[in-house]
Amino acid sequence: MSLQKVLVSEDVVSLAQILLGATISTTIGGITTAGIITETEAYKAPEDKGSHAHGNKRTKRTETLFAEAGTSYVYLCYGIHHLFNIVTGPKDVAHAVLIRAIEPCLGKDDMWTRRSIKSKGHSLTNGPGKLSQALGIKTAHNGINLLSDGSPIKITLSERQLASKEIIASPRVGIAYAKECAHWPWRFRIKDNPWTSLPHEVSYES
DNA sequence: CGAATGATCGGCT
DNA sequence: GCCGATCATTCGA
Repeated sequence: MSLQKVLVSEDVVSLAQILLGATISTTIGGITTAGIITETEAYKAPEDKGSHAHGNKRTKRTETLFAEAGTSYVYLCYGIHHLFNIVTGPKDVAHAVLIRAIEPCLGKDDMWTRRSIKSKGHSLTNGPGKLSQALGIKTAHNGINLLSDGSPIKITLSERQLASKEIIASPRVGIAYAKECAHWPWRFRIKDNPWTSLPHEVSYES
């Protein structure tokens, strides 16, 4: 099963779960770093108001979201953070999966150098802005084809899909304006993995 | 500890 | 002008 065929699915919510456990590697500035994807979030335009392309709004920025599956969508947030998404679905369907956290597995020292912060531990890559900086992803990488040979960023699916009980779904945040869409449990992460951005267990004890 | 705040850019209204 | 799919630091108790 090729990555291309997986990503072209219109079921972006399932895709977000399939991508958990996949490997992302980058070779940027002569440095190669890689990590396992531990947390993702699905954005399903046009009905998803949390997506930039909700209502199929096409602008210069969102144009990338309408590209073919396997295209990268790098978006600058708060003027500082580069958020890395994988465009999925057929062409002209603006689905995307936001990578929210990874577990570093190659070039960890280089990641710390890129991050250049004092704190340590899991704060290396347990957030969307953090992992992009650690991997060296910038807006210059917007719109590139992740499936091509020469791509500086590559995705490799894990050999075995995670069992559903190893995946935790939770509501998305930061999109309060999206009203009804805000509570859709489209954020997924690997259970018991410390390299995720949320508290490990959000079990609501009644 | 938790809460508040500054950083800083591009696209939208 | 303003706001955002954020983060690191500072401030206060």
